[in-house]
Amino acid sequence: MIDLKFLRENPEVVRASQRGRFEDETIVDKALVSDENRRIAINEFEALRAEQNTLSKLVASAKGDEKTALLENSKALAMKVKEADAKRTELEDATKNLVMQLSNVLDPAAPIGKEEDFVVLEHVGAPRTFDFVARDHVELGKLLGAIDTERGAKVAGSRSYYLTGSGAMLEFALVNYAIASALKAGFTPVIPPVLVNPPAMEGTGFLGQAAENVYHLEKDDVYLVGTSEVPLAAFHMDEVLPAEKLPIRYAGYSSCFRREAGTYGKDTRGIIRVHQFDKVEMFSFCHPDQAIEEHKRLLQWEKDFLNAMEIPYRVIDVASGDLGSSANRKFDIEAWIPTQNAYREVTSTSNCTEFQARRLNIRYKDADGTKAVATLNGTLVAIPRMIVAILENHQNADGTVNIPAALRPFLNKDRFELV
RNA sequence: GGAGGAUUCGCAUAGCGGCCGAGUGCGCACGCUUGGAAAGCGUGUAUAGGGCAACCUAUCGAGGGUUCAAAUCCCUCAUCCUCCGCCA
Repeated sequence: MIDLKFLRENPEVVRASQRGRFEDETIVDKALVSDENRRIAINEFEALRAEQNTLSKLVASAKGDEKTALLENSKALAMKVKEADAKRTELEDATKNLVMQLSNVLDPAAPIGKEEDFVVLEHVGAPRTFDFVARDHVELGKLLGAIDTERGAKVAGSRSYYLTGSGAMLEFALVNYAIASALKAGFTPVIPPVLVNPPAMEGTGFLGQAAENVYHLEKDDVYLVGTSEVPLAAFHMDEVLPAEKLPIRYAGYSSCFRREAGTYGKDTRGIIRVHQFDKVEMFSFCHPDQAIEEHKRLLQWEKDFLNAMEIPYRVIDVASGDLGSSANRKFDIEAWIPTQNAYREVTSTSNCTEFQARRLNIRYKDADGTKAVATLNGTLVAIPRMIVAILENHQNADGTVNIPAALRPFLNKDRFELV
């Protein structure tokens, strides 16, 4: 949720931001009108209530005829208060509904445009040239006994898979390496709930434009999270954090669930796009003044991970039209996938500024008062996509796959062999 | 799943339907005292909204209701604790 005061004082900035996202800018003016009416209603209600409070006190001390007369007045006033209260509540809800529809105000540095208008910030490493015909991860997964998509489909439907043998071991190694690096960087490791209630899901902004990608268990009214960003952000819901403790950083390891509705034709082969996967996610609560710096740090930790996996990649500055509603800027890292002859997204880091914290009511307290914190998130490693990148980039002519040096201590070998 | 009990200011507690936004203790902050510290004494110690401001309004787990008036009465829900059943 954006700040109502900011909206009142800078409506043109918010309009421009909405335009940059290709979202409805008329909400801005609707919200402003609604807010004006809301404040009028608040004044009316509060004036009436103040009168009622005074009258009530008189009733308490009056007696006899005087009391009867006062009670008559109070009764009439009570009706008016009730009406004014209802009107106020209605306008407050209406205003909030409108303001909630506004996305976070874009960082002026974010490139303006649609999905394809991203800006490439840098390339790291060069795509490998093969002196044999490279196999894709599905084929390699089969040869190594690492990935079983056929049985996945048999048991759980499309976009499902088993990680077996080397595949399972590779996940453990990736997670262990990720958590070890996160610990070194000062993160608190967390294993969060993946089943969350509506306030947590709503507060993190996943019930808006992303709602159709979320699994909802109707009978119990709980949601399966699509990322541990949700339980990590909601961890401090309704709390006031001491300013001197910021930034507070968590590394959450969890399964992630995505319906992938509306992606029917996309990435049907392999494990690039699946309904369930495991991920280590970085999450940071920091001082708003520190958010841009913190965002850079998250990106650096993501790059460090890719570097350690010895995978060529590029970093993109995601265009305004492709940002989530909570993010004011987003950097994606795209790994080189040889058999697709393309860079594909493997990690993503977003600066949500105070947008998410305002919804979740997470604040910090310092000498100046109590204000919303900034929240940021970034993928340290999303397992299946990283497995794809490793298998494809480090494959040998015979189908075996070299293990990056950083992972060898966790696997006690330097190559995945054929089964 | 069944039966009881609880939920008040950072923590612990008090609280007859009007004098309770709320007392007390602890904690914390500032001041006094002291050679320094402790103790002692004094003062202060929530959040949000509206208003230029004085100030006003709201909040005693959440939401409804009764009443001129609700922390206090009624209903629903949530969470926690204890006991029973089931269980990885």
